[in-house]
Amino acid sequence: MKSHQTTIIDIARELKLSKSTVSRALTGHPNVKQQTRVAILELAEKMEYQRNLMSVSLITNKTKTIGIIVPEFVTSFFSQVVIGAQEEARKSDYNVLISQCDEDYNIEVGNAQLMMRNRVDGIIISLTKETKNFDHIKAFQRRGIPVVFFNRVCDEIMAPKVMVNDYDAAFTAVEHLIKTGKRRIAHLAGPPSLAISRKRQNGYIDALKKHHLPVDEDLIISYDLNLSKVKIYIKHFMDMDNPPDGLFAINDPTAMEALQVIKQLGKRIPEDIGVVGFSNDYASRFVEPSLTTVAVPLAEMGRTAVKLLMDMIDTDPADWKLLIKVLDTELIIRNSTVRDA
Amino acid sequence: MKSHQTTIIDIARELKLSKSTVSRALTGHPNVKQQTRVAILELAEKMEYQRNLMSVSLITNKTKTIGIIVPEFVTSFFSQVVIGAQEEARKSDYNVLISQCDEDYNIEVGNAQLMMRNRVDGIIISLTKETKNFDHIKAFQRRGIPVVFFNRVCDEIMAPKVMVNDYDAAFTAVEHLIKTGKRRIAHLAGPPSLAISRKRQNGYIDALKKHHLPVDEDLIISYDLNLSKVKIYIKHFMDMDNPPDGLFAINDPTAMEALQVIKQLGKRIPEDIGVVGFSNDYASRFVEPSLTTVAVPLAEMGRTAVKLLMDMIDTDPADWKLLIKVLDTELIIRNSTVRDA
DNA sequence: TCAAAATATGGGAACGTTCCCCAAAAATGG
DNA sequence: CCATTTTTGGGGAACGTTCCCATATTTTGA
Repeated sequence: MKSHQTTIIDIARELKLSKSTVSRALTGHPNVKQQTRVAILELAEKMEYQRNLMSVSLITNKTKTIGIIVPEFVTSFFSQVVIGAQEEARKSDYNVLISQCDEDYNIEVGNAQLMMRNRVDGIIISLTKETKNFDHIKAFQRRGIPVVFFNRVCDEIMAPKVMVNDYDAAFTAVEHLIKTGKRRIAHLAGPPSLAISRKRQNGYIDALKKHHLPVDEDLIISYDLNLSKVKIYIKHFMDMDNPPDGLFAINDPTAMEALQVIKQLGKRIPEDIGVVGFSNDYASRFVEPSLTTVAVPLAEMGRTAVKLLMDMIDTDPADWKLLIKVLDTELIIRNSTVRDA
Repeated sequence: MKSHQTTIIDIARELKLSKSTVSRALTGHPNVKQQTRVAILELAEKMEYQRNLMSVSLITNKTKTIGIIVPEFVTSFFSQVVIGAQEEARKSDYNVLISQCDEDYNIEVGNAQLMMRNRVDGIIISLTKETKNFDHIKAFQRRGIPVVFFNRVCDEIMAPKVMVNDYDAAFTAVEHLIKTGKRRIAHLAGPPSLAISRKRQNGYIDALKKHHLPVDEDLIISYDLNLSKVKIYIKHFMDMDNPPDGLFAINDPTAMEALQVIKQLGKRIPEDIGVVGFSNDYASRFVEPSLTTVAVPLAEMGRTAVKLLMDMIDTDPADWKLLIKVLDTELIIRNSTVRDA
């Protein structure tokens, strides 16, 4: 039982005016006498009037809301992106409907439909690692609702995308390992379904090639990002007759988990094996040894995605420019590759 | 320029039926012939009909949306709570509007008003560390919109609250330090504006008293949770003529920052000083030494808060029960207090 | 067979706004 | 002072639903 909320009709009745006049005063329309306007504004304040956005959006066909769909909130990665996205949306006076789906494809689809029913003006999205069918995204485009991808993008769909220079960053990271004297560098890769996994892996391979190091398939393992499996893979690597002396991990959580396992096995980092992660997770500077990693401008990624989206909203779909923004990363060298970095 | 979205009128026209019948079929009302219903459902599917929730909520005065207001997303604390809250909301087919305000009071107020304008059916909230005026929360209650507090609650407002046994947990944590032989235990406390800070501090004090240890005011520092200041305080502690041999920190980020500083100062942990945190942050098991901390059931806190909120929605405000749920915590002993724990 | 009951459909008000169009009032100007 | 313009305010449709009431159709049963 909600109690009654003040409407413009309540205000109109009280002041013996029509709802049209009240509406005009409240929306700042010029054609209303100063005196009337003040009276309306004051009464509205007094009655704690809050415009009902449901009816506004019903009539304007705009909700001033954008949706943000991310695959998970467990690591700090996407939360940081959300911070930037929210900040940017606020600037344009937009609100934000956020959903995370625990890397579950079906929940992602459900969330997307929910946002559609809520008539968001646009969405920014980073896909689940298991998303291979994109109908739920295409549905937005068919309705002319703008979509911007970030980080985990989709090649199949024409839409603006914000990502980082995964290939270059991986290349640089692996080259850094090589420069510290490592010759057998393993790669714990992400699922091939994700473009970022493939790009980072290519960067890894090409760095090895540039330095005339063999690319050993046995040293590349693609996994599903389920951290509990890291232990198995690391043990497998270290049990080899000729174990790797370097490790490039798809992301920081993986790398940090690997550090633990390697230490348990009694190996020294970075002497026995140097480790590099990706994303500069909040925790990466706290671990021991502190983790060398690729810093990704997360908040900026969120801001950029929202900016692109804002450009599309209110623009005719025919005029949408399908920009691909590639953000720069920075290799942060810490103790997992260089003792006393 | 959004393209047209299918409405029940489109479907009605196509099938030469009235919108009433279409509405009934779509909402599952029994009084529709099977054959008609099937035709409507099929066409709706084909035309990609998505019910416009704006108009539904306009008429039902329900939005099936709840608001979640948290103070920050930088640490993983609140993200974890949000995961649980979202999961529970989904069960009742509710969506969530999330906002984080970077510990900024003004943004918190703005977000609250935004949610009001969006006519959320209820909110769960954890306050900013600087929130001392609660008008923006009371505004919800005046309108009969249910509010549930979690973690950072407000004593001044009558509302259900979900928290953890901060006092007991702090008591246990400090007692654990004492049992490991520590006698001069410092406390890096949170701002006194937060009830959790006061409760944890009281737990700390009473644990000392129980074991007949002096409560030294110089060993208690309240700070504003701005991590960059931890270094100063820790140095101050360690520079004392009689430095502490134990540290109880208000939360894990503080404790982890402290670990870094202590190590830089060349002190051994836990031999020279044992450290305990609070919240079992995602990173706390990765740090070196791994951090002894109080595990807080974060997702459960979110779930519980939403459950309480759901009980209130659809209940007459007069019948609201002002439950205070206190969740249990668990002390997780790691290497920052016990070598080789 | 025919009334009563059950089932199926349509019509239209309502939700709280915005906005167009029109009318009344006030201001302007010759 | 009156006609014209400008300012100010009102009336009502529209947005996409739901839901009540009324009507049409079918089924039931004695």
